[in-house]
Amino acid sequence: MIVVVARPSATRRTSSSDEPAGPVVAVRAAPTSDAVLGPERAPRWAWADTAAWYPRLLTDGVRVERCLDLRLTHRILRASSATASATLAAAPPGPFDTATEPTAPAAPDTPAATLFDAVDDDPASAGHRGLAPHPAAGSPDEDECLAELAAQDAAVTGSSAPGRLRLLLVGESAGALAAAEMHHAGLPWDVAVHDEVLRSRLGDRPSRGERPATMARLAAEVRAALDAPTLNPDSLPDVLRALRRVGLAVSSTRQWELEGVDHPAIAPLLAYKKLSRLHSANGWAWLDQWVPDGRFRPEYVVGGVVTGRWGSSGGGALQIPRQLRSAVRADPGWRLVVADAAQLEPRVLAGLARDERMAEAGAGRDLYGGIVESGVVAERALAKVGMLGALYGGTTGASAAVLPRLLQAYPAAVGLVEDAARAGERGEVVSTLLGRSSPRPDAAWSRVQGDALDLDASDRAQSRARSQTRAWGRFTRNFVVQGTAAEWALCWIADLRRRLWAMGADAASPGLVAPPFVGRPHLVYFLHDELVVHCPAAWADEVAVQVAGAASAAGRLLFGDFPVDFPLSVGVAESYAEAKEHARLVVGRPA
DNA sequence: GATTATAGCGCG
DNA sequence: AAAGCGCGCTATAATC
Repeated sequence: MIVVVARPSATRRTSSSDEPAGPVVAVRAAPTSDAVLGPERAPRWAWADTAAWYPRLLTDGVRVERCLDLRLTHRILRASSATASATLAAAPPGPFDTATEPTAPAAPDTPAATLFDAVDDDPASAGHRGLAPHPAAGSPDEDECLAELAAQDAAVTGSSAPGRLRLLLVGESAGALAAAEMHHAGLPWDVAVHDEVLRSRLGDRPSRGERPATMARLAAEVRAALDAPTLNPDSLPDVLRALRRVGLAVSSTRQWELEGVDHPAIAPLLAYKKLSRLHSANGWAWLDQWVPDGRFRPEYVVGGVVTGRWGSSGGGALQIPRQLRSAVRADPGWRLVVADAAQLEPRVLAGLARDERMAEAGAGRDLYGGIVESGVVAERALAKVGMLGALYGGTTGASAAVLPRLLQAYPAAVGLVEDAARAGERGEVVSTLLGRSSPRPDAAWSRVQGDALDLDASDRAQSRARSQTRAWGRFTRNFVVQGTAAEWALCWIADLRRRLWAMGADAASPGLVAPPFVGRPHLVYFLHDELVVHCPAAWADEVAVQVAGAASAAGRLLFGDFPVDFPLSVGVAESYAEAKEHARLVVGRPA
């Protein structure tokens, strides 16, 4: 059964005095659940937008077991090749096509500026704000949600791969729940450790607008070495001019280019840039803004990347620098279980292409090592760079040099990404295993292609078109693998989320964790192929088992009986840094 | 003065 | 050695 949660429709509002005094919520059992999702044991909540409904529920200590996020699923079904002939795909833009409200990266010190605070369109219910969950004005109402559910139901049922699409839709929706829960719980962050890292590298915290002592010293060294007393090391053109003036033939100030240059100014300049990055991106200002209470709470943007990966907003959650991993620390008496999927994308490719030799190379072991043992290439580093080149479309250097050997050894896998590249070059749409489809190239792309076909097209126009063609091919090549890997990760996190809840609560270890997760192991961080669970210390080993089990289950969900392993590198420790350091390869069992 | 664009670097 | 995919964020430059 599906329970639709929405604003009441106008047809239910006979008069403004009928407006419910409490929650502005309408609930109705939808008639067609089994066709969309298959038979289920428990109700599934369907709502327009998890990000609009769920945070307030969590604040009230309520956890939702499963849902359908109609906006996210709508977006998938609108674009999918598998549902291209459905009414849903052809319909004009409706209430589910409007972009999710621009999630103003609301810093925690301004917690009010979120979806819930949009002014309600009905003055009669304006006074309910703060009393109960309710969506922003303009959010789809009950009738619209029911109609949407029926349209999605029809689209999936009439599609070329209903089972896979169903899995994708429930996975995406479960991801939305996990994302909201991680934001709610927050990543435990030790401000004192972070401060110590900053002080050891930068010196004491400077007053606003001042350079930290170490950076000031390095800037002076650079100025002296370049004989440029007024040089601003933060200005790229300024730095480039100064380098050229002392006779250095550099074309940019990129780190890798400068590293090859022999001059006394280079070392302090690179050191300055490194520290400057730390200070501006993750310095004291960042700490003040994003970790006010010992928790880092980024906003995860589910489906925020074309491939289905998540984006994030606020605080740069996808770029926590290695240097600061020691600041991510479990609460007293708790542990962090850190897991990342080893060589996820090549394994996903092996499953996608049903390439048994490649799957075998990764069976229960490091996949790159397995490629070497099979005699395909001589060194692990070559296997790695070659695989990455195949996934990204590398055309130069060592990567391109080993590609023929990989193609010979793994024709199914390498052939699949080559085909995806060719399709993209023709301007066609490609899709992931579960049916998420790539966008079409935009009008500008087609125009450039058209221009190159003119009889009097210039060489320049033709080469522009060729390079653009190849670029789109590299995108579609990577799309099928990155996108299917994202689907694996959704299944992984969804299954783990269930397992963790099923473990229950450790009454002896309440920790500093907010309801509904008091005493319970819970997800606190997710990054493409890596996740972190925060749990009572005594439960850490069991959590590690469940994390690996969920990875194995995810492999089964996507690839059935095809024998491809998804081993994890798992570490348990008080800090993220230590956990990474002590990580070991684990292969889980699905049951 | 407020905006948009770019370079550069962090992460997978 | 430093390109081949996907992001977010910052400071500065460029543009209105």
